[in-house]
Amino acid sequence: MGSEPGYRPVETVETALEIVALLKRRDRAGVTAIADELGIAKSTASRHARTLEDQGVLVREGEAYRLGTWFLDYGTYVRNRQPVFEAAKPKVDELAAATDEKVWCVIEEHGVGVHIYGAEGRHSVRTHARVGRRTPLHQFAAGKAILAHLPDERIGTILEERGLEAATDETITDRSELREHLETIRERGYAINREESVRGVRAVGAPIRSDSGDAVTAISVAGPANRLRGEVLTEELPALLLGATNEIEVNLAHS
Amino acid sequence: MGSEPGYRPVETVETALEIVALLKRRDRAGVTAIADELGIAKSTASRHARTLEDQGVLVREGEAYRLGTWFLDYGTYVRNRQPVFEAAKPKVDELAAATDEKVWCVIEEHGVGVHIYGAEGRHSVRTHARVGRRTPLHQFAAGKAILAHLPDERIGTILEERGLEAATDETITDRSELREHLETIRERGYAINREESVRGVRAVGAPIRSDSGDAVTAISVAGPANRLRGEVLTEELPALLLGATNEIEVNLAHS
DNA sequence: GTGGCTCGTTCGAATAGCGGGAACACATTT
DNA sequence: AAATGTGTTCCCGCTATTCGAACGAGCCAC
Repeated sequence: MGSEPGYRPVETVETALEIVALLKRRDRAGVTAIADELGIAKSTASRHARTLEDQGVLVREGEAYRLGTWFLDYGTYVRNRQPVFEAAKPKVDELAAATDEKVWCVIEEHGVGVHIYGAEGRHSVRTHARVGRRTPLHQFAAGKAILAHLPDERIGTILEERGLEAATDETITDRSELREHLETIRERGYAINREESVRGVRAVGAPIRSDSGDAVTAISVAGPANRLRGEVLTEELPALLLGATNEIEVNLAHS
Repeated sequence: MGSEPGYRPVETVETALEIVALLKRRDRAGVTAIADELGIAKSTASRHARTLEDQGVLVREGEAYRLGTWFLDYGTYVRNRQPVFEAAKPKVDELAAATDEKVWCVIEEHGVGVHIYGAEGRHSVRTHARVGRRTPLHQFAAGKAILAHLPDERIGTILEERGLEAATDETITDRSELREHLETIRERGYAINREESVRGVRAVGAPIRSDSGDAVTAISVAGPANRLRGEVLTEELPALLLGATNEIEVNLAHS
């Protein structure tokens, strides 16, 4: 079930990206460390690192290289170019202020959920989530909300390629159970995450749909299980969320 | 005054980065457009683009490629790894709330200033600044604050390599004038930007120094010229800023 | 002071693989 | 049905990448 290229990838670019990925794992590394860990010659590692430095991608500190703010520049560019971001940001901020919980805006890319913006409420829980973070769609509220509103064939492809890895013992890992669950989400219009991604954390997520009815974006409110229960979880928050996503959809259609 | 490699850069990586840079300029482009604009063969452009897509860097939408949230992931990683970010963020937020103006945290990299975090006040001016944005150090308050507190030889190198490009007609473009100006900043401990980067916008910036006395970070408060004048500009804001940077420096030393 | 260790850089040579162009498949248009 | 547009595939030639070894610069210990 691995990946089958089929075409001829540019291997030199792949090694460059391996260096970048390595520097994300190790934070900083010298030429020797890079060469050792990737199994390439020191001279090759040196040439790559210096090239990436000259291009502004890497920064050298003495004898070590680390990732530079080049990524920050491109990262914010990418976020600002998301058409939904500008429309969703103020509403996400509003929701965070109104609920005092953590609110996230999530988009789908390459079959996984990407957190593109988060707003803090006064009592926000601290999860592992972070702007840019990737999470399997089936593991959290916003992801399930997106998944439920994708074209049916797309859902199949994603489940096929990504599988149903568990994050906690509440994560839905059975395919037919997930299918039923998604059907419920479609009927209700929102998704609930009951400690399926992080133990002790629940969330409500609602999709932002385009004219075609598909969703590539969702918004979620996350908080501790003891606050998000009863009618708050099943009535109040869904109502708030659906109001917000509805407004965002309208704003998006008129821009 | 051009760049003299001196070593042998990896040209394949350079073309890959050219594609990425192109997609930042044009937002989205197909294989043919990429090949035409960069003067490479379509097959080469296709292979590069698909490689970058497989690595998660690019996303394809139909027949067009665009930059993916890969950059967002790496970008926030880079920011969170800045030791100063965690310490400065709460203070920047505080300052924005206290002054109701836009507050920026800026670091130096490759001889230019990089905005790594910004907090909005209720009356924030909207400038071209943006997280990740690069600005020549001599053009703005935070940049000048950093520049003034770098090792003397470093200052010379930066001015040599980067020059003194003007942003407005108030920008300091004379080298000896700038040197004197930096001396004043060192004496005062803070820098003032009087419409030197954006017409109608003034700012105050103060450095965050490490134990060695050098600064690689600064914080600034920016606002419209009609609000930032008189004692507000020369007394109140500098005092607030210096208080904040002082606290940040202490927190940094004890971590 | 001097040998040894580690770091990164440089050099030359060999071959892997990058780049280019033409032919291809496919869709949309005229 | 022909024409133009898209991206992809194939193969060949030659460049540019890769490697390994030799080199030079720091640094520490003895």
